[in-house]
Amino acid sequence: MTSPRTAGTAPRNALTRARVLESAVALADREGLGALTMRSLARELGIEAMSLYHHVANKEDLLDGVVDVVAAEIQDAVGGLAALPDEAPGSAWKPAMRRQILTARAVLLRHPWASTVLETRTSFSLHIVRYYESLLGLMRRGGFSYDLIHHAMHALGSRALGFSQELFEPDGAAAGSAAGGSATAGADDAATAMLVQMADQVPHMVEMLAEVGHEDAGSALGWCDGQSEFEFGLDLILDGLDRLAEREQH
Amino acid sequence: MTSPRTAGTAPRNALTRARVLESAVALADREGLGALTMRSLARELGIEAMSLYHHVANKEDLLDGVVDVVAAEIQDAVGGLAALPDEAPGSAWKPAMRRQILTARAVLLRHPWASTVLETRTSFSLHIVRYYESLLGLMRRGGFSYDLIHHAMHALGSRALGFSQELFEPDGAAAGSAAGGSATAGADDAATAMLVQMADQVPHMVEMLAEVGHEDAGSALGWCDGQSEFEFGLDLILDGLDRLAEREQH
DNA sequence: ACCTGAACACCGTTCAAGT
DNA sequence: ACCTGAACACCGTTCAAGT
Repeated sequence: MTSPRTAGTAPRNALTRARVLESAVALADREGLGALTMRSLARELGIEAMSLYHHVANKEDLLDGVVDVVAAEIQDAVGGLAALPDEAPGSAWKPAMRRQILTARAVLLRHPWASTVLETRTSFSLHIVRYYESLLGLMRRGGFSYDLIHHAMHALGSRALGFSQELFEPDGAAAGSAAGGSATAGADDAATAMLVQMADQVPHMVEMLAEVGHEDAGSALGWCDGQSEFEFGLDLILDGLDRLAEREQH
Repeated sequence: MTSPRTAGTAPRNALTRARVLESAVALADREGLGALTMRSLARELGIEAMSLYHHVANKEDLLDGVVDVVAAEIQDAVGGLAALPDEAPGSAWKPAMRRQILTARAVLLRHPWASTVLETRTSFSLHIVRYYESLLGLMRRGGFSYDLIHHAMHALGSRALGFSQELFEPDGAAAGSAAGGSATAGADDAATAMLVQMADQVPHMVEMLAEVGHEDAGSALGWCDGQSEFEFGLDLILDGLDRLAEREQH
């Protein structure tokens, strides 16, 4: 009846904050954010729930830490980017920034729950700050005033980190309708069907859905924001900023 | 010992779904989203928690309903807008859309918790759909292709409804530092102080904060997004769309 | 049909106690 | 110093019972 743990050796893996956070990220990756509870994390670590409180102050602190782990991953990925072909010219900030942001996005795509947690943090991760610092540096070298940089960061919002929450993504996200014909009424989406029923009330909506088909609805981060739509919005903003930066320099 | 309710008359105010939702909105307005639990909502209504389940299917359904109430308020406010001076000309879509979006924003400012709930909905409110329909109509009459409209809605994301989540808003949001001098070290913000301490690691960040002062950090919806910054980002996108629409028409 | 009380299966967290 | 068990104050929700 002795616990199997007594059969082992001395504490092989001393529990550390780093190990706790690592485990929490793995758990969220595997089973989603809802499964990340103090009790289930403890179970994951073969430990009692209350023992976690020796390594994190509370649940909020755990979430802060877990965001920091992802942020470190982003910083690593961005730091590992090779220098772009020509470093010098004035407008080089744009492709460089674009690439950094899409790199951050790629990391977030590996941790789909992270953007949600990121949004709820009131304090902030040092790794995130350093990531922002690198964006600021790019714009500054591109000739931006600090005033414009400030506006730019606000305009980008969460896009600076590689995601944008989008509302109104119909329920099922149309997981597997890529096969057959296109304009056939073949069970497109429950939500779409409902809209079609009230076509007289929302004619433009229905026409748009019929025309664009929503074939790129590869809901990836949070709610939707497919890669190509993310890039469209990002480029729209970057182009706008470019124009403003040029205007600043007379 | 008889309950005071027996002293009253017949059920004066029969409980309806509408009354439940109304009460839920009022509760969230007054005490925040965290205070909106089935139990506390029931207490608010002078009822037992379990009675709520006769009017909403569960908590998710309650939140759906509560979002719908706010969405109806948005639609009302937008519907009440007077027609703009000249309705006809081609580029009139832009000021009209700008005004609708800022009107939606004004409603959300009255229900600061609503944007958070909005983000988590997987189904969608019919009132929201109709609001979107009106945006689509404006763009369509402005000459947009459906393809561009589709891109536009994605690019706007939550901005179409009047909010944008912004990350990295330092903790206290500097509630009352408007009084004294500006560049003095007078307890600006704990977060800012921390950044200054690591100024060698994040020089651009520190320089920017020193220069822009962050005096407009009137954290209003979710995390920050002051009015003027919201408008900056919105106009950046609307201008970009305008350019693309003109290009579409050769 | 509508409302209720007790109970269940979860949370995060406190506390006194073990080693 | 680190980990534990029992307990507390919450959740949302089920169920059998009341009127």
